[in-house]
Amino acid sequence: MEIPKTYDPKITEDKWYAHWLKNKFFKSIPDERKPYTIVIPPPNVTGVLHMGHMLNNTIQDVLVRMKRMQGYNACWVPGTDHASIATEAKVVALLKEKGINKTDLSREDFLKHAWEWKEKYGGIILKQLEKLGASCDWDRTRFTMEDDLSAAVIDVFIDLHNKGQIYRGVRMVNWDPEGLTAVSDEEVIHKEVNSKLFYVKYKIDGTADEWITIATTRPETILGDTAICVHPDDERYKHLKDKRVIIPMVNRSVPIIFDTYIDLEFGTGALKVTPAHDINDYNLGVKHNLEVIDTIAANGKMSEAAQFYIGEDRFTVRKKIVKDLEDMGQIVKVEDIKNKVGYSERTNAVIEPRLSMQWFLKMDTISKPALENVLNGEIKLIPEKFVNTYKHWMENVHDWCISRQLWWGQQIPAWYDNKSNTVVCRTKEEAFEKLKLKNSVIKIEDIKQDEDVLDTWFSSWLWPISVFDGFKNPKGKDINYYYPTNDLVTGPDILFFWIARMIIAGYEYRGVKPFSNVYLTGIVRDKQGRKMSKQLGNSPDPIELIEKYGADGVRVGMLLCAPAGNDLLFDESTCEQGRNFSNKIWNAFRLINGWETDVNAKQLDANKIAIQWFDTKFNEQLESINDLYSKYRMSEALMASYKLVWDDFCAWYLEMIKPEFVDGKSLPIDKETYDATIVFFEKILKVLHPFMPFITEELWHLIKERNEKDCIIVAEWPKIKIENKVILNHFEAVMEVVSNIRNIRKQKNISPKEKLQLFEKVNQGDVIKTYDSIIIKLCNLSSFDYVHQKVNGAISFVLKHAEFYVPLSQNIDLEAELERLTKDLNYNKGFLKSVQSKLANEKFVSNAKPEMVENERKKLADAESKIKAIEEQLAGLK
RNA sequence: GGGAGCUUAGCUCAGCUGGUUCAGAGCAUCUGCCUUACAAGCAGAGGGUCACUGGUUCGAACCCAGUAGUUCCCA
Repeated sequence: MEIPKTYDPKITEDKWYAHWLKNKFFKSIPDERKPYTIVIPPPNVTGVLHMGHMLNNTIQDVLVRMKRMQGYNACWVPGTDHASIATEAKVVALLKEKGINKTDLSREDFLKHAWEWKEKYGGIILKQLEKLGASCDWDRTRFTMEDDLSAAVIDVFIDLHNKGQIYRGVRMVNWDPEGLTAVSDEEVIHKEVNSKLFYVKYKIDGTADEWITIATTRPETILGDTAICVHPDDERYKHLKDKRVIIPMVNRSVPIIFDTYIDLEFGTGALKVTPAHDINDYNLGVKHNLEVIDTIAANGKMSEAAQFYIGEDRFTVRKKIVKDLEDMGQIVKVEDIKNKVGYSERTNAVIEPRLSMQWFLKMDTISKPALENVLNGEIKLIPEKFVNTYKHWMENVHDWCISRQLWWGQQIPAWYDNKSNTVVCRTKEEAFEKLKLKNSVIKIEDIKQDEDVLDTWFSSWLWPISVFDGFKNPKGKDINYYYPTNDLVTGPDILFFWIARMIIAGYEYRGVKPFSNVYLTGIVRDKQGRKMSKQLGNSPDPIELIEKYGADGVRVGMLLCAPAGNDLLFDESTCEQGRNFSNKIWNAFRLINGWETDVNAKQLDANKIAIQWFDTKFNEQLESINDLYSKYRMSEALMASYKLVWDDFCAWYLEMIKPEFVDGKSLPIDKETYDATIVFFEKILKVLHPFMPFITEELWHLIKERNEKDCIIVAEWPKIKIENKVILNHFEAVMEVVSNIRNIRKQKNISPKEKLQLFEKVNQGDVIKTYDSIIIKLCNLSSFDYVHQKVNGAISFVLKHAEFYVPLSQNIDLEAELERLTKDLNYNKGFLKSVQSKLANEKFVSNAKPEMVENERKKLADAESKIKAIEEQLAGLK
């Protein structure tokens, strides 16, 4: 069979994915093995795969595959999130294209459209994950708005309400005028923008021409002012005690209040107070019992209460009112400043602080265990630096606004009668029974359910419990077996949104953590360091990348540039490197596959040694790879595997055992060496499998006849053998000889085909001839002999233990040799000097650890003998 | 405004308990090779004041203080 020179992912990926599915290798059911569990951070149901998903799902798959091979019952639960505000926004936009306004639809009709949309686009992202090779147990796929999960959300709401943890009240919330809903503090993104600071003068009430000047960035809110506030210690305004001022345009008289909240330095030291449209002003209003005039409606346009500009947008009004005030002569000056403005995470609209009736979850007590157990290490955040951020947030946590003025989501199970009685329960019938106790004449038709839905995170915070039916069936087999889960892999941007809240819910509802380790990936940025986003159009399409480089190539590329916890600057070239690596492995297979074996051939000494060496090397590297995995240093584990394969296996081992080529044909290889090589190849495929599932599965089946079930995905992870590592040290010396001779070839322009002679003069230690055959082969030598005297007319080099001579057919360049040896001599003399001065330092000798001093003495001796050898050679040349 | 982190080769990053001439890896670059598995390859080479300034120490990329730049979080 002709095997192509390059690896083609297209013919393997779909084939093996289907094969794995068919054989149910991803499927997990509780058994006697230890579980290893990951729940996927559920992507937005209508979303498409982006680079961030690529990164964290690759990491999850690597972990799951490795644990599966290590004998754990590995279970990776996939699913999607209903993402209320984002999805609703998309549905609204889609309807608008069709000429339908949301406001013209009933709740039921709208939800019908939304479900249609979900059915149509809901599966895309999960299908894309399959392309990546994700080994999720697809039979367990969940959706945060499916019946069981919604029921859990409602139960939790009712339970927390009964416990007194949920309350309803009028509070200042972050209002998204685009999405027409409240959003939580976490959903507001503060950005620094260039603004103008307007200095506006207000007339003191009862005076002819006495004024006070305030500074504001939001003049459109002037119409809602109900006070002016100054600092009690401010000399400039002491005389204004008990005075009132006139609000421009509306001509309302409002008090001047005094409060230490005021920053004397900012603006004029006088603040206009608009309790309806600023959180700080609101707090001042509460404290000083001020009137609240809500001048901006839910859609960001001026309300009736504003009296002017009614129905016009707040930003249009900002310009207009400035002009009008200018005409009235009340603008004193305008300054450019930078300030922070809050934007909605979902719609990017400027957030309007707004008073409204919302539901809140008290966070102070419920969050305690979640803080404690991260601080004491029961739950590990990786990298650790996030513990600080987490701690800070948890210690300053605010009550969580959980109601959203949307339809797509779980409707709040609160019921009202016509006399403002409220009950919280599952059904209207229950509500009727309960309300009857408060209002005996009530009719069931008079009962109305709260219009709002719950924040999406109020369902996803239950995810690790609800995907195992932990609410429906708290003593169930699944929840008992899989919970707490092991690792959670996600981005730090949702540390508070999601991770913290899952931990809270875990302790509240299971009394146990939801997961043991949280691996926080970096954020994927482009080469210029910008976050990849749709708006910027700087994100490559992951599916296109997979087509170009293969899923294995992209997985490797992704991880190569992903140091734990740091943002990663993604560059397509690392995917190319990944693809090249696939090809390297492919060709290693082609080489081995092309060998003929000879059962009668005697095993060469060189091969025997090579096998011993690689066996030891493999174990050493495996140990290190296992260790890196345990520390979640994924990119380093990958790099160690990469070097093990490329350098140790391909560049050294295969070169050492490669049969000689005679008359255009490779000689047969002895059976023993061949078999050992196959075993090694299987081992390295196993180590690579978590990173590169497709090519390793393909080669696993090409290297040996296997039955359908014998797949690498379920093969056993290699075990560590204890080996004598002395051979590794010996090999260091062998490699040094080899690289010196290659260097000579390069410098002297000698073809690798030309055979050379090599002589060794041993200076110290025993003569070890074990490796001679290897050196002969790797250096293409005609002979390798030991001598007692230096060889004249030869190029030489000096290693720690010996001197080497390579006679050349061409004349040696005396000048060049002198220069080279002198350079080497100087280097060693410098080294010697530094060691000598260290040893001459009495404080070093008396304070440093004895091993340290001993080591220095040894270095001294080595350097001295080496210098002696070089000097002799130099003398010989002259 | 408050807090946390980062700064090591052209790029992306390792460097653990201060100790080997400790300054490293991968990529990129340069040079030479279509050598018989792989040019998506092989062989070789160059490249850094470890941000800066002080301090502690026999010894500092590493510990401490300050400065600058930068990123993130919170308000």
